Amino acid sequence: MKMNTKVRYGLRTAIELASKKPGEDIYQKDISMNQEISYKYLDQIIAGLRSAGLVTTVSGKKSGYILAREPGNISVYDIFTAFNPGLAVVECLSDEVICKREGKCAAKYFWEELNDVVEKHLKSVTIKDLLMKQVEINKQLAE
Amino acid sequence: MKMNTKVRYGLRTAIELASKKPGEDIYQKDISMNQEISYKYLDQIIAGLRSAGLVTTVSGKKSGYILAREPGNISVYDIFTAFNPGLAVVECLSDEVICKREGKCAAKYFWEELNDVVEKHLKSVTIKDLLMKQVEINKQLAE
DNA sequence: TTTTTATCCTACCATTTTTGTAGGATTGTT
DNA sequence: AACAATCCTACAAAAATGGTAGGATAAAAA
Repeated sequence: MKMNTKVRYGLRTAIELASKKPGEDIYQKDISMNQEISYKYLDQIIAGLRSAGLVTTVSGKKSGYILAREPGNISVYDIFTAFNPGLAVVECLSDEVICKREGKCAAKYFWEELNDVVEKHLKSVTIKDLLMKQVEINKQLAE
Repeated sequence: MKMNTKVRYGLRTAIELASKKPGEDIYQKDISMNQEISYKYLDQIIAGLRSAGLVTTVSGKKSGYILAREPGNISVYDIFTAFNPGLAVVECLSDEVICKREGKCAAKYFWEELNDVVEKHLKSVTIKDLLMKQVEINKQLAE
């Protein structure tokens, strides 16, 4: 019942990118340093965000990354699904899986409810929310 | 972000035990058959429930298992913690772990909230609730 | 046009976790 | 003493996790 590092790092990466002001350059190198994530591993994190359409990039020298949508329009659920095929707190909730006990299992109903609760919460918080929280934290630290 | 089989099987085992009427015998063999869980693996499932104080047993011939508390007084969270050291949707929420980013990480606040949401839901549902659901399902199937 | 510096791509792999199996020891009833 | 149940611990295959490695490609700058 744990989030993997890709989702965790992906979330932190998204928050950092959201903090980028227009015209300001943030390179993979910077994110790697600030977030203390291995430069090479970050390759895969960003690739995940990119193929989910959350980040757009420009190649070449003097390029960098940028969020593809407004931070307020990217939920944590978006980040999650960038690194997971879908949310399923137990196997039998996945589309591909068919459980023999389907339809006669009270436990499944519980897991469905839990899945909904988690999904709803992941969808209810955006990168904008978390950036605001981060700004607040930074302010406190500066005092 | 998945529940492991021990928790899942443990939950189903608890529901089955809750369905036991006073004086009625349910053996490991029965649970194994009804729940389609390997008899030997069930050893470990029951051991977990036992060491968490959720199930009491009597050894020897003609013995069997029984819930240690009223089904209404056992939550899914109790089952969960029988098989996990504690609920922590990310590493840095565990007591032992100290993260260098502690106190300056907005992401952590999100994970704390999610952790609370999940914990609250696990605590809000009891074995009694799920047994009632199961009885309802069985009724529907009988029609 | 060559160099530099950034992103992009994909293969591999060590470690850990998961999901069991196996074999027998122990206990209490018959 | 035999039997039928629970109890205990070691082992192991398979899958998932958390990376590392090495270079290919793209565009700006020299």
